[in-house]
Amino acid sequence: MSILFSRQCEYALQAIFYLALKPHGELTSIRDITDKLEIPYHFVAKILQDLTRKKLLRSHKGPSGGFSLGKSAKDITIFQIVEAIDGDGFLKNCLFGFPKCDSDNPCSVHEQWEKIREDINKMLTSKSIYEMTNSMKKLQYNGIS
Amino acid sequence: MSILFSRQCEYALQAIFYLALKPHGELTSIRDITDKLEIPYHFVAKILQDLTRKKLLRSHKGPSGGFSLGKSAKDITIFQIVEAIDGDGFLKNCLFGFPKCDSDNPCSVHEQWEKIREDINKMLTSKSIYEMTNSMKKLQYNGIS
DNA sequence: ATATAATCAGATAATATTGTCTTAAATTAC
DNA sequence: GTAATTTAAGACAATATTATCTGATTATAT
Ligand code: SF4
Ligand code: SF4
Repeated sequence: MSILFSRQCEYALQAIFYLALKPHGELTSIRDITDKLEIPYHFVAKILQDLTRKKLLRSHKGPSGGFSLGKSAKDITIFQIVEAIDGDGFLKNCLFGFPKCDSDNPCSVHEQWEKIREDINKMLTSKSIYEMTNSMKKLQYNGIS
Repeated sequence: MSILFSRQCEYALQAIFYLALKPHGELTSIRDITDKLEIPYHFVAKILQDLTRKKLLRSHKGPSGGFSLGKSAKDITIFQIVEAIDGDGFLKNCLFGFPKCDSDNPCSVHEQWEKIREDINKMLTSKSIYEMTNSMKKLQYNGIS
């Protein structure tokens, strides 16, 4: 089971990381992405379409077509991707799923959890895709060479 | 969508909190629990059976039967419930779902995430059900009075 | 023209969630 | 002590959600 992010969102991030590893402006096909990352083609195709509509990616049809980042990797945060796919509910909702708790009169963990999700938020908004891929560059995370 | 914990796990925690609010030893029926918390009867029934098998709850059939905590609320941590239902994968797996990343040569967020899940772990293991319900006692989290 | 690759609609599969109904155990009323 | 009643246990079906696949169509480069 996935933690924090949905499967879709995980694939989105993996794909974006992979895209950002490529030379700037170079187009990368879905097939390339999904083969290397070993993730399902059509599922990813939909996700990338979605991200394209939301201007986070650009797409190009035809031979030697594919996807590239919609803007500089330095200007895309992890959070932007997550928000586009999963929304930001994971930073707002009750940890225990109580739908009606408005968190005045907070429970014993609310404050701690608040702090933690603040940290999560900080982590996701402070790291750009550029920084991420920099640290991944020469490594194999899933056969990425 | 649920965050961090599965729906099952959320219900388990809600039910346990509710049980712990009752006087020690008193039996509470599934119907009582699910009516008050407004959560599905049969789904919860299964979860409680599961927790009973794992000795976190005790059950009693027949009229005035029901469930009670398997041990003192002070001796049950949130983590024990979560572990029983969801396991501990959420503290171990890669945030991005990379199945083959062994995290030597960690990526740019790995350390931060490590720290955060350490905090999560601390939060879940340090809070007993007793402390939780103490802070909830006079509040309505979902119609609980 | 032809091949490539994204787009899109839709079916299918897998999983998670919820519901129906029967059975078994325990209590209470008689 | 037997019957009626209450409640958990359990098998199984139905639904919802998420994930994946099939097969077309459309755009574009050569
Ligand atoms: S106070 Fe506790 S129960 Fe209420 S929203 Fe915060 S974590 Fe959830
Ligand atoms: S180093 Fe990064 S990619 Fe690897 S397990 Fe840690 S978070 Fe995941």
